[in-house]
Amino acid sequence: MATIQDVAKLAGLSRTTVSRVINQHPYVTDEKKRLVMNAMEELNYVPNSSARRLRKQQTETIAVYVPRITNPFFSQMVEVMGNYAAEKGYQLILCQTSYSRNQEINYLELLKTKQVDGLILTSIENEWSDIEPYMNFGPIMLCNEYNDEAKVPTVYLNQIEGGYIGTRHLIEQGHTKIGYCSGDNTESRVASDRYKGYKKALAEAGLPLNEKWFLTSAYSIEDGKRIFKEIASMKDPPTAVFTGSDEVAAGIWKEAVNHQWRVPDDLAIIGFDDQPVAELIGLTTIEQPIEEIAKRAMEQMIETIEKKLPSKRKEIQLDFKLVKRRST
Amino acid sequence: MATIQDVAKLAGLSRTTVSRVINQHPYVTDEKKRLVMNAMEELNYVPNSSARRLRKQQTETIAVYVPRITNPFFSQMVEVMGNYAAEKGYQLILCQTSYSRNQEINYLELLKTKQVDGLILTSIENEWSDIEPYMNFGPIMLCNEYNDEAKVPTVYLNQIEGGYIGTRHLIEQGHTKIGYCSGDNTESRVASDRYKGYKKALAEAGLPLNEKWFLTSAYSIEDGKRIFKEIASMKDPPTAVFTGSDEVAAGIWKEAVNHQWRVPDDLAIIGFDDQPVAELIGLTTIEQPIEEIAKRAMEQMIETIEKKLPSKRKEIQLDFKLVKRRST
DNA sequence: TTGTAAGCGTTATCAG
DNA sequence: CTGATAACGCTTACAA
Repeated sequence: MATIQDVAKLAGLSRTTVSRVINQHPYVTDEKKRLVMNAMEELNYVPNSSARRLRKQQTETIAVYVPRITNPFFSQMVEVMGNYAAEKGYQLILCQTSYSRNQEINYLELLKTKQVDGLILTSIENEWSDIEPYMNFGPIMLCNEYNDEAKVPTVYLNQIEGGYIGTRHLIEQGHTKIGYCSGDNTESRVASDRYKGYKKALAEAGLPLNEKWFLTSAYSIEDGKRIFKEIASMKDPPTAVFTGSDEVAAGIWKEAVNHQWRVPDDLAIIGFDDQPVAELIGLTTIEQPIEEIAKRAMEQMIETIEKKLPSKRKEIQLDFKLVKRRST
Repeated sequence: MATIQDVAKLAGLSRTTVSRVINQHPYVTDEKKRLVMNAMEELNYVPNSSARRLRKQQTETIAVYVPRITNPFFSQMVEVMGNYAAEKGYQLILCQTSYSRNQEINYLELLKTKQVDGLILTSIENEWSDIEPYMNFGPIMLCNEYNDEAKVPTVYLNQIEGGYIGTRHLIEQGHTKIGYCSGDNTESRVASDRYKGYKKALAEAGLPLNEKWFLTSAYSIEDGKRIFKEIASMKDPPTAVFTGSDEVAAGIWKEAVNHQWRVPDDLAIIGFDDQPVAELIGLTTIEQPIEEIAKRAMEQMIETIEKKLPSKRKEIQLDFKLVKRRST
């Protein structure tokens, strides 16, 4: 592998001049520039990025944390972020926390060891106080998930609103017995706010909150199937159910149909995210502007890195949209 | 940020000794080791990875190329690869080629500039002769996609078999007019072999090949919908259709139902991949052992890197499975 | 406009 | 078992 030194020698110039050409500095005669260019060409030279990273103390790499890349909500987010980052000359390191606190902490070392210039969290597994210390090593920001204590830029959706409009829709359809499905993450504002929205809609309509209709550990299609069975075995089952993801909703629906229940007559179901599958099966759901939150987050991160902005709270809030289909 | 020098000074030892402790070399007294550990602790020291990369000439990073991360087939592959890589102490850089030749070439520079130790291609957009030169800069391998000219390790499925068993199944169901959907990539052996398998099954059964039933540009749900319309507008439409992905199949089905066609009576549909959506909607499909090809590929790549294996052809072939559901 | 020289933070070599 | 010293390949004051 040719180094900058080799190029310099062949061109009969100094390393400095070569470096200047590479980095498009002014004050290099066209003649010398051509000399350098030719030498680089001849030697098939490419700058070594490790050396450059060490010298410039930056990596042009951004880490994106997601629970699992196979969750379509997150893969869409990563798709947009990856493309936008590439356009701006940055790479993406993908960090899957697998809903694990340890895994999340392990990956945080990337920032500490200067392997990335910054990181974007789309979910949070640990308490913020466990993450905060890492802010000393580089910019961190939130996209989707949010947190009161976090003094970082945050691009998010008001999940109280999300929970509210979904539940409100079910109430408007005449339902009074409305179940609620969610995951188990107790640190998540996304989860807790969505639940708040659900309760708010219920309270407004003077409907009771029934703890038996609160269903947990809901992440996947399989979980949805399990949840349907739980509902079916209840003495006084809900007539409608609010779910935290289209996958869970799809699982419930699938199993309901298997048991000869009619949707929405026997059970109305509302999903969340508006993933492609929702349109396919006709699921009413709540659309999140994924492309936009992803793009806004990546923009913000790159700006933070390039302008070396100090870490501070900055909220960018976007809105949901109800997509009515035949499951309600 | 504390450096190894700071630790050395605080511990009253040399950089070398500190480095030895960090890298778990033998021949360091327990006493000095403790001294070093304490100093590292006190200074909150972490080794700088850029410096290490430069010195060791390796990055512990692997690039994975996919067309789009939102395609569930590829996101599953990346999920498995990412987790396995993390387990082995490697990071993953995600490269989305967006089905673009240029984008693919752009990303190949990563290897050249020594930003990654190796790369795994799950799809190929360019001709192999355009990719081959990059093999001088580090190990490249294939996973899923394959190519005759490529002298690299390849983990793949025999797509002739895939095309064959799907088509054969439709023939066994009594169909004689069988359509075929695929994408447009002319470089892809996955695509051309699958088509060969289709033709082989047809020929074996003495059925004619009708060019009008060859449908192209099929990638997404939307494409599937468009394709259904093409089929519906034919004078002599096929009664069954083989598709290259569950998403396309789902789109065709969705639109068919919208137009009051019955599946499988008016049109039988077979998908490919066995994505979660297939089970959900009851799509007959061909399962690919994604987890296994992904894991085998990553294993192979890490072995290649760590043992500095020379690049050579090595084929690992795995098998398909037909999953019969109600769409056929 | 160009070059010299000093580092960025490690690890490998070699001598002790 | 430990330490001095020389790289790894690049950029950036500073000098000329």
